[in-house]
Amino acid sequence: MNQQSRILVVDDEPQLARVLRTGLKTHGYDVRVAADGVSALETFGDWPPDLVVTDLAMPNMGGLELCRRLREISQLPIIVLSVRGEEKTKVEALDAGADDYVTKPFGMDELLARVRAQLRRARDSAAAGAPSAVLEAGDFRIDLEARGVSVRDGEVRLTPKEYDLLVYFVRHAGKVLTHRTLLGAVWGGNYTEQGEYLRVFVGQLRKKIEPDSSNPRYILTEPWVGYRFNPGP
Amino acid sequence: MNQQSRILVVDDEPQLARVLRTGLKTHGYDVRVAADGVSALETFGDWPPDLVVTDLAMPNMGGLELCRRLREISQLPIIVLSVRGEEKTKVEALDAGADDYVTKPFGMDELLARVRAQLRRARDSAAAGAPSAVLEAGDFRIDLEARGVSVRDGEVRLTPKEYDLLVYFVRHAGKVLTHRTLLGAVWGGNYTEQGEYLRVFVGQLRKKIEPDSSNPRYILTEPWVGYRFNPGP
DNA sequence: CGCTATCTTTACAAATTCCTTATAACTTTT
DNA sequence: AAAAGTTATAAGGAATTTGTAAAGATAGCG
Repeated sequence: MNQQSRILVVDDEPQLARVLRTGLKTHGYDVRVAADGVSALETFGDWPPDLVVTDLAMPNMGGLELCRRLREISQLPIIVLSVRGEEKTKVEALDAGADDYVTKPFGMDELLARVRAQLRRARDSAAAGAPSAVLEAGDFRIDLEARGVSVRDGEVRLTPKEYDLLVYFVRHAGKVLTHRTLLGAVWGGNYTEQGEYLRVFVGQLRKKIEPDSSNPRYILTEPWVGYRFNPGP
Repeated sequence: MNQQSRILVVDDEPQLARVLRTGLKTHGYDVRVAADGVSALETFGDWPPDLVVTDLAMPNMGGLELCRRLREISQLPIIVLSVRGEEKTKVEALDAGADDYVTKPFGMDELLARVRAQLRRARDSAAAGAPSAVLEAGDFRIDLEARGVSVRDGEVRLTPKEYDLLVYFVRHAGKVLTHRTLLGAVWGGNYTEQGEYLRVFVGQLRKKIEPDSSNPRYILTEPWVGYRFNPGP
């Protein structure tokens, strides 16, 4: 257990930020602080952390937007801090991609326990190596930062939703994904019944990536269940 | 829109349990309730859920112990509910393996958002390349996430009902299963009298998995009782 | 303001599974 | 050995899901 876990704290209040930094540091974490969402994303590039603790209300880029941006390129655990205990705010943050929500004021011990829980969870599921900016599987190659997709060495132009769907397929290659799962992942938790969307977009994706879209080779349908993505050799 | 996420609610207060069940059910989840830790573990065997919501204070086996036991055999998300807002309790629960801690009273919307967040996380971490859950018995090998079935090294293509039936057989290999039991498990509690369904589907399964379907070797008939599954060596 | 690109909604044909029914074969009991 | 009940098998039709095209709706941009 050499390598200490890296935690990125994002908060514009210097006082709270300092408390968090020292608290986390004394418990063996490697900590950096960013004052807003924009500089958080910059730091993220140079110094990829294992976990992010972010405030909600900030200048420049708030916590919600930060969650969404991070989720596009990474699956790392995000803990949101906020004074507001309103249910609606919590729901928004969690749906934006946060893994946990802690209401200020909070005890340092509780925060530390939640950090441990999130890191444990991330470690347990950490099969993949370094969170690379490029996804590769079979005939597919996706540059997550540039949002570029190529299939069998050919560039493909996708709309945002098509892109999200394909990324999810590639990240879960080989597994059967239910309609619910896919809809929840791409459209969000409130759209899990909209099977039509999925049919339409799977059709469009097939037209763009399959050699013969009427005889799919990559996106296979599992009748009555969902779809399975087979990236090729 | 078949496969819904399964949630196991563990609570000894019937009133709260009912609120949770209806709340979760109306949002599309497949829910079961257990009244204490011991029966929760039993249910877990027959009906493995995708997420557990458990109270902390219960007779028989409390929430903390349940977390530890579950963590020994699974990584599924666990959300702990409790009236106590004391920091120490939260820390204990999180360190026992809980992924989240919600203090009563709580809003249903918040709980639903936390459920979504945990399920999303679990979904995302079941990523490609990660070793998937595999059920093995004798000549049978079932990849639960890819929904792939192979018998004696040969891939077999099954429809959903056939698949459900076979999974149930494999999970209860060697035991005699009554018609009622099988119908209840695969078709649901309202179809326990529909013996015809079962005969038809057992026949189809046999055609697909038996070397000689007129002389079954795996799915054995127990006349006047039901069937027994023998997975081979 | 109109143009473009994307997403949503609708409608219908095609495909697949599930249910139903009919008949034959089998077990046990008398 | 016949009767009564149970189990096996095949095949047609019902019900649901899936594929596809195209028409509205919406948002961003010059």
